[in-house]
Amino acid sequence: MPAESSHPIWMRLEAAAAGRPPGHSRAEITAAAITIADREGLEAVSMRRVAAALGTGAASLYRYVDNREDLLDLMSDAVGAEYVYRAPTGDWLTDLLELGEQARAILRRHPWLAFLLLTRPALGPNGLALLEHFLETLASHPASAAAKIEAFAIFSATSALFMQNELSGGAGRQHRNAAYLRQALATGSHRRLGELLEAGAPADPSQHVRDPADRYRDILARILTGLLSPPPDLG
Amino acid sequence: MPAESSHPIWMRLEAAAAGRPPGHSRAEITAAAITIADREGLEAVSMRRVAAALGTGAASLYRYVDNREDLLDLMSDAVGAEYVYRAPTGDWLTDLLELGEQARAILRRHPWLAFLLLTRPALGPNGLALLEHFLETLASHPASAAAKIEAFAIFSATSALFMQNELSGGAGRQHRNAAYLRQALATGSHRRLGELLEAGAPADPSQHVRDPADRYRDILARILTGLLSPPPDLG
DNA sequence: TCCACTTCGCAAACACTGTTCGCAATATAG
DNA sequence: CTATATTGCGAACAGTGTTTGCGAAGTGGA
Repeated sequence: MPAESSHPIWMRLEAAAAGRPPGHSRAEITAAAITIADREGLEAVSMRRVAAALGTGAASLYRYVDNREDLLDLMSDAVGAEYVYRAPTGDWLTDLLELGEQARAILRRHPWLAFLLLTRPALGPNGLALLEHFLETLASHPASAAAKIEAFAIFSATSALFMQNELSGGAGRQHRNAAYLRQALATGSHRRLGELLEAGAPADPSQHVRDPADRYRDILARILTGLLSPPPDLG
Repeated sequence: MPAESSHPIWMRLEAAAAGRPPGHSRAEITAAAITIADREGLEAVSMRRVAAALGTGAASLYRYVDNREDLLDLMSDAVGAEYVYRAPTGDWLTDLLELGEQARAILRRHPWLAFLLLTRPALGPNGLALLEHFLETLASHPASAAAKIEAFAIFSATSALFMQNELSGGAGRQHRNAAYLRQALATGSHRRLGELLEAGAPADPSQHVRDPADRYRDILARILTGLLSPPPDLG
């Protein structure tokens, strides 16, 4: 019996009380998977490959994990242990931006993480600790509970999104998109886009290309202040 | 020769000038793939499956598309044709929120779209048209070109993210995460989280559960105003 | 000490997947 | 009518996640 489904992996006991003791552990398997993913990307993390890295057979992994998706959840949460939580300074925005800086660093160390955060947000022990710290930072902020939790979700997603574009997906993809953009502009349609790129392309001193780290910080600041402020008035 | 790589699929000619004329078209293949994805999800879109829907063999598809990823890009851009662009009213936020409403509708019609938008943002003809309209709406807005394009990217991503959580990924996933959250709170740690959920859970009349459509609209409005306003002052 | 009992390890098999190859069929241009 | 160019596609290749079945390896109780 492969443990009750519909429960996240963190709610299923790791080791059994009786019987032959396991030769590995979830932590060990997760670490092996992370090593592979760091070096060769997420798609290299196959059950056979991870098992081989541990010197065992693929089928053995299913004693520790229900399926590959469980393993991905474990990886996603595991790197959350790399956060270092400092006591809040009193200025929540500054503190959250510092947290964002750490997120950026972690996402850079593990280029596969952005994909997992965007496609299967999982809440494991480390994710919970991060959320708790996020809320601690906002403890005296007047926003509603729902708003704070939404802010957390968007904080994660924004970081992931930004780093995904800056990293692997970016290099090839971005300049292929740019190639098509140029061709499309050459046809004369897309007036506004043409205007904008013409105005931006020349060496406008006030419009110099910014450091990605600065752009990330600026966008994160804008989004967080937008989310955690009095509601905008709409019709 | 499979056409020059490093170019997006929209820059590669579809039909050849000479030789036996093709029996299908990219549009036809894309439509078949979308039908399958709408009914059975993205993972059901295999080359064999799409080919079978067209009454042909899997290998034939490679005459129209370099690989499966190309097909996904085509799908992603194709549904962009469902947007209906109205002339700007003069209030850019209202107009962009209306665009967001359309995005929401499209994402609901095609539950697989969120995943593609988040993981492989592609800029095809329809994506370009959307971007052009987005910029047209912001034509008289004083923000920089870079800021407007960033706003567009985040507009797409936010819509996708929100709808992904509301749709497929949500049902099972959300209540599994919730199950773990409850268990974790029962241990006594996670002080802030506990406080927040206690305060929010009782039938607080001012804090009633909002319609997802309203939440989406509110979040989108906050993010867009945050991104397209004078910069917040930081240290 | 022995033995049921429980769990682990894992080779082999299954049902898939994306993609390539090679060749026959089919159209067009000259 | 003849090159020539392109399409259609069965078959094969190298992988994938996962299940099954059974032997090996420990543990708790008698």
